[in-house]
Amino acid sequence: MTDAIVPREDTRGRIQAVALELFTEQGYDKTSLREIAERLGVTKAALYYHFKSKEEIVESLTSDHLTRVEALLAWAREQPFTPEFRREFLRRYSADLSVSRHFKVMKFFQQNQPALKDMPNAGKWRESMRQIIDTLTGTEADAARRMRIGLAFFGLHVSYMMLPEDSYSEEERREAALATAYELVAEKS
Amino acid sequence: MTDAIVPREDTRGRIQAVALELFTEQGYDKTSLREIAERLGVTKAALYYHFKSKEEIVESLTSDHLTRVEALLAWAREQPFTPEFRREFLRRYSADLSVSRHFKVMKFFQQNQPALKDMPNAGKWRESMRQIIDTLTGTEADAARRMRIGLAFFGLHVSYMMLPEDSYSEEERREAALATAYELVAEKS
DNA sequence: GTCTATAGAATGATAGAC
DNA sequence: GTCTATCATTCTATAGAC
Repeated sequence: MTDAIVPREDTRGRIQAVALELFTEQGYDKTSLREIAERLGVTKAALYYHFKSKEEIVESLTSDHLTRVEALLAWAREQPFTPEFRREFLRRYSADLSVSRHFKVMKFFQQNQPALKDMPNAGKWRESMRQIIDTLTGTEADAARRMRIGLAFFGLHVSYMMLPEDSYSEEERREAALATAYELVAEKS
Repeated sequence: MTDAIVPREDTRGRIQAVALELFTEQGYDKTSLREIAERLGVTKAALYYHFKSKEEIVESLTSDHLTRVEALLAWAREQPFTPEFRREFLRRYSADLSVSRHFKVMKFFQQNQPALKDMPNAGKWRESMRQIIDTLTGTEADAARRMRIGLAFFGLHVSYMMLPEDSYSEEERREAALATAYELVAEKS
């Protein structure tokens, strides 16, 4: 077996990292490929060797997290619909968010919806969101309960809006969001 | 006194309406002035008679709501910090959202944060958000309580995410969001 | 794998006639 | 108040050399 061909210094990965950084900082539309290339010390054309378009960078950034969410949903389908299940679901989802760049990817998705609207993964993302809320809501779904469930889940992504980054650590935010989510998905009082 | 000069057919207002429509549908960056002008049956240059830039259209769209929010905050400063006050605050804010295009403006703001980041009103908006959460949170603010308060308030803007537009009426969404917000700002159980 | 050079298409904005 | 015409800039993407 011949040696696998390995890029000398994972350029593809560095492009993804820089792109995600700039996309979340400035927004997708306001970030040009020229800017990404410059920060990496290469030219635009080099980016096109690794990704066939700007959109493909986004797709590559999101597919990882999407796969995990789909696996989580598959697991959920085989569980009984109990309060404990709902807490466990949230716990697992929250843990996934903490993996590598998933949280940042979600923040990016969150804040750039119009720009990403027509990309393939955006559709899958919206669909999985809907499924997650359905999964946590169960069948008897009055509007108020659905709101609570949705907010519980949503809070896991947007805790940085309520708990400013300069006053709370990432871990504190994660814990507070999860605790609040637990309360919200509990049985009605 | 001479008669006031009144535009024959409130063109300025029509521009605002069409712009808000397209901005929320497609996003700020993806909506060109050419597109707005075409839908109105005029040319780009005509828009520049009424607004000196694309950004100024956004500013004009948001200043109305901002003024109301600032008035609400001024009122809040003179109230005692009671559970009833917090409910009344949310009730008033929710009512403001139902006025004319305020809800749509907030949805627009919500979904186009990177694009609007550097506009003057965006700063004021962020600041008023912070003040609202502080107002509802009070002084003893542990992270979990701040999360609950933030989510309560946030839910008023994003109920459409949890309650799909094709299954719930606007009024149902408003009521469910407000009911959930009441629960969340109540004293700890 | 990375470069130079450039095509091709929008866009925001302005000048000046009517 | 609205139009025609145009400027200047920026961007995504590609062709082809090394």
